[in-house]
Amino acid sequence: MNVQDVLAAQVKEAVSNIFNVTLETVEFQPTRKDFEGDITLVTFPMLRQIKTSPVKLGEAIGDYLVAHNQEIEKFNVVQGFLNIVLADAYYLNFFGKVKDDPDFGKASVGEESIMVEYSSPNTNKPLHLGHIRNNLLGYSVSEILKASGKKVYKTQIINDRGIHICKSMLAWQRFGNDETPESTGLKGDKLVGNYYVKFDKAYKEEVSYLQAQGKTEDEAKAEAPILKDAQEMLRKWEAGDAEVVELWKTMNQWVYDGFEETYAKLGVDFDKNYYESNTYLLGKNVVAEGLEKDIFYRKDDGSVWIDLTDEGLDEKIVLRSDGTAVYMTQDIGTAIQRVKDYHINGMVYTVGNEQDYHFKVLFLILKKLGYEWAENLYHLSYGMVDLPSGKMKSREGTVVDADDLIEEMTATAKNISEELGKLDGYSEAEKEELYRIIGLGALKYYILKVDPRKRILFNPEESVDFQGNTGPFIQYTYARIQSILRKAEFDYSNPIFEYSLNEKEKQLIKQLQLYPETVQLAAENHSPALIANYTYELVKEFNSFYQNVTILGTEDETEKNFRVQLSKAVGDVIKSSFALLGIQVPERM
RNA sequence: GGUCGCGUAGCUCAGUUGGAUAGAGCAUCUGCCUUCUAAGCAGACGGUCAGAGGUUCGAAUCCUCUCGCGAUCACCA
Repeated sequence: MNVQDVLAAQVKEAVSNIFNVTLETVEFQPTRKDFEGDITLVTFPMLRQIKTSPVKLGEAIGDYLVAHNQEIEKFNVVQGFLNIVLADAYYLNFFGKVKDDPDFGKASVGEESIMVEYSSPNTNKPLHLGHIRNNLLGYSVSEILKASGKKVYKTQIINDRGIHICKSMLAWQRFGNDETPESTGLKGDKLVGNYYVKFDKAYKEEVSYLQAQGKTEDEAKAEAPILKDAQEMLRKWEAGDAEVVELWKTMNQWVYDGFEETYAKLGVDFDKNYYESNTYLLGKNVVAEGLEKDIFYRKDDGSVWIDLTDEGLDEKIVLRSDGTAVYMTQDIGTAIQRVKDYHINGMVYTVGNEQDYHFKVLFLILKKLGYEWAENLYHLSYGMVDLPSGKMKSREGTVVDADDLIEEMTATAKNISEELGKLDGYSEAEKEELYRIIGLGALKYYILKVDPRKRILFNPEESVDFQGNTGPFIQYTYARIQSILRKAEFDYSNPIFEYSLNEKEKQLIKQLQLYPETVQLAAENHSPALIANYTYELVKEFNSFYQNVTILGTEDETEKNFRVQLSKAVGDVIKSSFALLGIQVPERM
């Protein structure tokens, strides 16, 4: 039971004793910094039930609380706000309990398990900045959900089939000269991506040639021989043609290897991969089932639909007239498959907001089909990452490549670090590792601190900041704390219960106190931004403490011990909360 | 056109069951390194919370309308 609950009960008791009124709700909020106090009772809502002035009411409740609760030191009333000052003992008691708890902030693991899907790339395009946002969000939300007490499985579905794959394969056959990642030194995803571009170029040439021959644009686009060949290749793939399947496997493997490299650099991982080549047939039997239950209906041409007009949506196709699956069919089938595979009771889909409508429909269909877990589906929808020039378009070469960006961030971190020159005694390897941690920290924090729903405008000209509300700022504070701990060569492990807190110390403990509820809130809202902002506040508070009080230099032993303990606890929380964002913290920088 | 999302300082963003004088960072300007890491601290400057109504003791937050930006409305994925 936290203070707020205790106080709420006592406030009700007070009002009942003094005014003979039973309160329904008691509303608290943290006291604003401009006023003295730790927690504030808002008395306005009570005035409906109690006929008196807000000030008199506040005074009366305040007097009662001070008389009946030892942890309350004093109070003051401003307008309808009763500001309560808690005794140091209360804070010391809390701090003593959590300072060495390695799981502080995290809930114990419960029954609920959930699958988080993210990344889900195409195999013909290298990962870009948009994927980075997706990956960081998906990974971080997974970690946050784990910390909130859920069992989490991370997954990606790899789009490894369809005409687009055949385009890259065909171009490689035609123009590839048996190039491989080994022979060229290119990452596999980049190599295959290049052939996708080559296909597009050849295709466009053929189209303009045909148009010059007098064909209309539509005719030319449909009749270009290279496209026909790609379609033929898809037919062969679907028929299981040995040669085509072999090439498909080889080239896909190149891409997977390339992706793995990028994932490893980014620090994200998956518990399970699903491949569309395995799942694209799923869902058809469910459509049959839905037809029987009259959830779906068949049109004259044989196609199957669901009518969602009652829900304010449209009609949506779930099976083509030729009996083949559409995207929706596959997603229905895959969802059901995942529940079978992992016995999960919910799912999170990390997919851009251009698919808001699709997921609305998907979830609705699954609910109508009667799956109880359909209530626990969440579309983690996020805004696009735009460049100053507008949308990223791979065909126009205006994409920010994921590998390049990571490289650039690392290089910037290196420049700054070398300029500051604080790394004497570090080996080259240690330095490189540190630059990577800082560069990635800057990038990840920059992206995760923003509310997922909002669009991000990314300007490659103005590189990501390393000062102010940034990843490196927070990492720096952590490194500072570690420096203090290295120098604190004495035993500071004993809890302290007799101590007079100064304002900075008290603020810090208050901020630490907020960590567990922040984790829960971030989990409920699927929002890493809440964790990022919390950590920033904590770090700002610590830096102010650090610059305004002496830690190791004080005469008073208790004071010195307490301040070291406090610094350590803050460092632990920084490390813990940054882990939820997928960001590492350095011992020095 | 229908639906959904967004609009807060010059720029990037916080502001979560409606609470006190709307907060940070960047940029600009002042101070602070012979004491624990100055990627820091202390301060100044900067606001019609897109606009108009409404609900409320109280609105950036809830409701309605208007404007602006974006997404979406395929037998594509």
